[in-house]
Parts: sequence; structure tokens; C-alpha cells
Amino acid sequence: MADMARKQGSHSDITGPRVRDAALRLIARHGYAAVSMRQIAAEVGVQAGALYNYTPDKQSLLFDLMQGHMQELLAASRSADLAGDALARLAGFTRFHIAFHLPRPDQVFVSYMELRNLSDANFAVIEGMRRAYEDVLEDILRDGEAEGVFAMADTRVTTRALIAMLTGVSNWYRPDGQFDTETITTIYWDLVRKSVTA
Amino acid sequence: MADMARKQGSHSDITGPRVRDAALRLIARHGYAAVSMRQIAAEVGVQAGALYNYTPDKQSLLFDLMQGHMQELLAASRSADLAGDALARLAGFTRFHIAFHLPRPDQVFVSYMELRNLSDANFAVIEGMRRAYEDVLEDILRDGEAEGVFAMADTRVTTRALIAMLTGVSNWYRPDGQFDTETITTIYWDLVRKSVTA
DNA sequence: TTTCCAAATGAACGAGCGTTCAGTTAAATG
DNA sequence: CATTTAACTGAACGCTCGTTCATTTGGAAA
Repeated sequence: MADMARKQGSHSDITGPRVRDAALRLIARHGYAAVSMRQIAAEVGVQAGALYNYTPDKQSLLFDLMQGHMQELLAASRSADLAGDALARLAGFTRFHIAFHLPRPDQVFVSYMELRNLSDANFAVIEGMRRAYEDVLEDILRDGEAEGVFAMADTRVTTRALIAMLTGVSNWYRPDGQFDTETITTIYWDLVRKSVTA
Repeated sequence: MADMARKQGSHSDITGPRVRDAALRLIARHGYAAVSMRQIAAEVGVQAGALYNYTPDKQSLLFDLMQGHMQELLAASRSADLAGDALARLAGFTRFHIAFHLPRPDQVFVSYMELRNLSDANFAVIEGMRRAYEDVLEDILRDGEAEGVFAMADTRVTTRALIAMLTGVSNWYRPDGQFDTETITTIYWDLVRKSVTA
């Protein structure tokens, strides 16, 4: 009679996500170093000490946010990179990248801006996941070169250039602005396709 | 006997730049909020209080670094955007952007990562300068469309996409690495040219 | 040599930091 | 109803923060 439904009805399964949500929003807005545990706690509506029921320390809170984002990104990208020739897969990747990033501006912001606030060990983990994501695109570009459909001076540099271009959309895109996701995708796919086709 | 050679031989004209250099390097490495005035002072070799001979406060120190960078960038870009048809000017802009940014990784990093740590008034100033720089490229793209040499879905979005791509090189480029500036320029110019030509 | 003053020191200010923990609370269990 | 215990409080720990300022220092000016 120990393990079954142990904390049903308790708040911990509600407060936990709320801590993460508050931390994500505040860190995206003000930066990891500028946000205090007391600010996060106030946003959730608890005292600072209560946060330590949900994270061992502030650094782990940042790492969990970034690792969670990268895990979602990797899992989703591997599902998306499936069918067809290199050109079709590049179109799919472009569409996926924009569709994944645009609805997650805070996650994107934190994951790209707070790398230097990770401990060395945590940085290595996130960096490895970023590499793995770059490899998804690089494989497509290499296959397209082999097919004779793509031509570029250096695959690795081109990979990074394209990802920088695509991710940059999060820096200015506003959902209530001039463009919807579909229009953005069309514009960027046009740039991507032309830049790498032979 | 008042105004002539007033502080010749004093340290202020040496310490001032050293404060800015130390602040730039430390902020690029650890972030504005994570760097203390005492750390900057220690790097310079003075006590924290002495910094206030050179800046009214920490916020002004950050703003001066960013404003100085943007002023240099704008002045240099206007000198570089001179001759020829749109294609030649786009080549010149691409070359200029890379040549200007690659030797200044710390300035680039700070100017793009610390925007959220500026006061509202200071942010507006820097944002305006960034807009002005984007306009240099956008003018080239518009002229190229008028010439019938370029074709793109949206000039403003394309401007931002290209600048994001070009600036992204600072995120991974290392001067002791595989590529020299000339090679990088060739690779990126290839991508830029193909992405916008009709 | 004496005077002068820019430059820098070093101590202090109130405030906020991450984190810990003994004690309180309130909902689920028996 | 009595008991249990996860969740949370509130105070405290030692420490660092940005900034101020009376005082000291040392090289240039007279």
C-alpha cells in the first residue's frame, strides 16, 4: 500500500508546470541572471522556498527548460523528416522548422540566449542536441548534392546559415502582425530553395 | 591658464578605454546581469568606485558599448554602399557585413543579446539604428527588383532573413578554424546571390 | 620645492540574492 | 473522527549587488 495514487488531489502536479511556465516567461523577458527565484515564486503565487519542491536549484530549472525544448524539437523533426527526394525533404524541413518555432517564441529565445548561463556539463548536453538537429538538415543537403539537385560550397556552413536564417524569424514575427504562418513559410521556402538548388 | 592640456599625463585617457574593453569582454562572456561592477573593476585593476569616473552607472556602460558598435557599423556601411548596379552593391554589402562582423565577435554578441537589458529609452535608440542598417540592405534589394535582377516575395522579410543568415556566422566562426574570411565571404555570397536573383 | 587636483581608494549604505529548514496547514487516508 | 504527510510558509544564513563619498595619493604645474 505504498505506491498507488500517492498524491492524488495534491497540488504538486499543478504547481510544477506553473513553476516552469513562470520561469520560462520571466527568463525569456529579462534573462536568467536577472530573474530571481523570488520573482518566479511570486508569479506562481508561492514563497521562494516552495520552488525547491520542484527543482533542486536555479541552474537545473534553466537546464530542464532548454533540454525539454530540444527534446521536443528533435523528436518532432525526426517524425517530420520522412518522405521523398531531397527537394521535398528540404521543403518539409523548412515548413517544419517554421511551424515548430513560431508558436514557441519564449522557448526559442531562452534556448538561444541562455547557453552561456549553463554549467559546462549542461552546456555540453544542449550543444550535442543542437548538433543532432543540424545533422537532420545537413543530411538532406548532402543527399540533394548526391542527387545533383543541390549545389553549395560547404554543406556544414550552409546548414548553419540556413538554420540561422530560419530561426531568425522568431526575432521579429508577431502573430497579430501582417503575415500568417503559411505566408512566412512560402517566403522562406522560396529563399531556401533558390539558395541551394544547382 | 585653464583649458590647455588640462590632464596631460593623467591616467583617465588610458583607464577609460580599459573599462570599456573589460566590460565588453566580460558582458559578452557572462551577460550583462551576471557581470558585476566589481568584476569589471578587478579586470581593469582598480576598485569598483573608480569606475564611476568613467560612467554614470552600469546601464550607461552597456548602452555606450552598443551605441558605439552601431555607430561604427552605420558609418562604415554607408561608406561601403557606393558603386554599381544592385547586384554589385549586394555583393559589396555581403562582403562588408562579414568583414565588419567577423573581427568583432564580442560587440556582435553583446549588441544582439543584451537588447532586453537596455532601459526603454536606450532600447529605442539602438532599435532605430538597427532599422537604419536594415534599410541599407533593403534599398539595395528594392533597386534590384526595379532593375529586374532580383525577385522576392517580400523585401522587408527578405532583408531580415538575409541579415540573420549573415550575422549568424559570428555564432560559430573561429579565426583559427578551417575557413578564412575570404572563403566565408565566397560561401555566403553564393547563398545570398542565388536566394534573391530572379 | 611647494601647490594643486585628477584619479583612485576603501569603507560603508540598504537591498536583494540562492538556498535551507523547522514549523504550519489542509486534504486524503484509514 | 483521527491520523498522516505532501505542500507550503516565513524566517534566517552568509554573501554579493550598485552606488556614494570622505580621504589619500602621486605626478604635473608653478
